[in-house]
Amino acid sequence: MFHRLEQTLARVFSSHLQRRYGWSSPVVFEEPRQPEFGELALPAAFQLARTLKRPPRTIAEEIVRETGPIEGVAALEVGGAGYVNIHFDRRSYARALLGGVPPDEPAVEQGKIIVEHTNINPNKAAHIGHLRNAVLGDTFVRILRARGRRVEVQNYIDNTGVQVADVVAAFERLLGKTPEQVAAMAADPTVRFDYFCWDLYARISAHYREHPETLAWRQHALEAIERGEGDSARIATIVSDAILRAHLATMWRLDIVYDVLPRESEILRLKFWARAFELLRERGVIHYQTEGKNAGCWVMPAAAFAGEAAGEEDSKVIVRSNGTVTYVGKDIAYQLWKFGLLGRDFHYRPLMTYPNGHRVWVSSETPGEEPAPEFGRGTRVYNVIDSRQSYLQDIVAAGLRALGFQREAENSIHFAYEMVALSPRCAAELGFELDAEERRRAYVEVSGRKGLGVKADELIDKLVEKALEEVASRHPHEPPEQQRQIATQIAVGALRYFMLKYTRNVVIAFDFEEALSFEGETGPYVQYAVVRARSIFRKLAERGEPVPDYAAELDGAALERQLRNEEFWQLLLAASKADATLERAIAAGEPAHVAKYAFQLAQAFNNFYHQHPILAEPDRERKLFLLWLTDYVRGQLERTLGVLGIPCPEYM
RNA sequence: GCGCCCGUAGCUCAGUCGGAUAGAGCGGCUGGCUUCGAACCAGCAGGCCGGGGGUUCGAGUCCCUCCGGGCGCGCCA
Repeated sequence: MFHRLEQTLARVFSSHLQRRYGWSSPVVFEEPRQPEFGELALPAAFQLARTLKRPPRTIAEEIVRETGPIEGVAALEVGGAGYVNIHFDRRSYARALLGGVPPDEPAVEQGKIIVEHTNINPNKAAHIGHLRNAVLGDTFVRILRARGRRVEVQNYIDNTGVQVADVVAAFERLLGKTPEQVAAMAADPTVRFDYFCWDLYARISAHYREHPETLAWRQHALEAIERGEGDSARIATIVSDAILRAHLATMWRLDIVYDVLPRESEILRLKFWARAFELLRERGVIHYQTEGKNAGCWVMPAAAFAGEAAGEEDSKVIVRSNGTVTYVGKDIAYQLWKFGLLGRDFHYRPLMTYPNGHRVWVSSETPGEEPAPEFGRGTRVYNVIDSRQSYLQDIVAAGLRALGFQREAENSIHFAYEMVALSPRCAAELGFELDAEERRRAYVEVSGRKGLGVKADELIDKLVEKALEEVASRHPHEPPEQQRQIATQIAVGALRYFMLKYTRNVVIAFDFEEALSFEGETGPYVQYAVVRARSIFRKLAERGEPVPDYAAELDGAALERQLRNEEFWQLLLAASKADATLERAIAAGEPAHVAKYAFQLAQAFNNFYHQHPILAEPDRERKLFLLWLTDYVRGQLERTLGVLGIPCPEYM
């Protein structure tokens, strides 16, 4: 509602200012610091003062005088040194909310948005760094969808890379396992195969460090996987398939699902790279280097992605002198496919159906029996990737630009975020020896090769156990399986909120104490506000009082009377800003805004809840109004939690 | 050396496009459960917004510079 009125006002003032002063830039409002200054403020007089060479205050007075009455606005007044403060008509605003706001105008853009996230190497269990990626990506998807955008979720699976090869080599060379034995282990429900591989990966990494000559194992495994034949290739398939399923299961615990899983094995077999290479070569984006340090390689000149100052030696190698393609090269091919520009496509087959009925498809070398939905061909692509890869992402976009796909290059968005590291205390708790220098640092980096990290499932398990203690102590008589279900919802709320409360550009120094907190600025705090709101209506029902027909019983005059109370008005207003917040989050690419909003709204509600015993309210009109206000805030909080992927427990 | 990010209360972080008196959580201290559940609420203390210069009617926010910290800069992925 807030968002809609703001847009209307922007149009009104835009046309007025344009007519009167020749104003051409978009009209923007700000939200006044003081509630008594109104709901929106227009600072345009300050800018106009410059060109008109008149004091801003007199211009603001003129705007107030000359702007005719606006529907939904009670008053305009001049504030401060030249603001135009806009006071909403509380009565009509509340009436609109009460009557149910008509559905929003259709999405502002009609193409498909692709969001690629998670992208975990399928060779070991997921850790908290992967969790940040998946939660950020999934939440952004939810935000986009909540605002009417069409979105496809992709999760790229590098099932033929070095990390998988290392685990394959470990199975074969360190453990002497056959494909059958590995398959049996992967199928054995008594072993956590992803945890086993976590340790195994750390083991072979250590082995490589101590016996560098054994690095040849990696090369052999890689080559076998690429040929797709022999025991090594079979083990690679067994491992990557099993680990992929483990990852999907882990993410499902957080209500994170995918539409399609494009795999590196198909990118390889369907020769995506060969096609991209043709394009890059024909259009002169890359050229063959005959001398210098890159002799024998196909390179992209640095001028394409770095500044003018970049020289020949800064060129990026795309094809190595041995004829193999680098990671960036493959990524350019993949990015072209996402926009439907490659001229090649995958085949697909359904991989599995989630308990909620959603199906995830996986790329396939040959046509499947079932016709697949159309994947790819996006108009905008968000790649949720750690900010350490900024440089490479820039090169990918530069590749598209150099190929002449200017628009697609601009719509290739690196949705970058900083890493999740471990606080030194946390690393110590995990049993890792830190040297003096590491202990001094603010954080230590997670390392799969060292086996240093917090596994996603372990963290979720811890959260569930801690929440369960709380639930069991508060509700000892509820059935245990229900207690566990509630505890799980609280755990998910705590974890997702924790990953979202930080903006993307700060490093999270992970600490169990903070992550396991359920008090203060946390997911459970917001969940608790919803539970409290709901309990009012449960109590109402227990007393045999029906939920009132608010729209019939609260007329405009009643709303106006009640909303003279500034506190009520501010709460209603805050709750009506959900959509405006989502739009702001989309524009800024920042899911944290939505998390913050949910917390602040919950905070406002908790305060209100504490001050006003609603069921005991003697005045009938006021009681009706308070019930409606509570119901509206509850609905907005639930919606917002839904967008954050946070469930609302029945009780807690 | 070059590029990107960070520096705001004791700690962890918000701060929209440059706007009115810089916010929250945690921690500390004080107070509040006979009420719709205290996973809550209220109050107090705590700030040269890293330093310096500039632009502007106005700077935590933009520009320059310096300091401190992090991450990149491979024919690894």
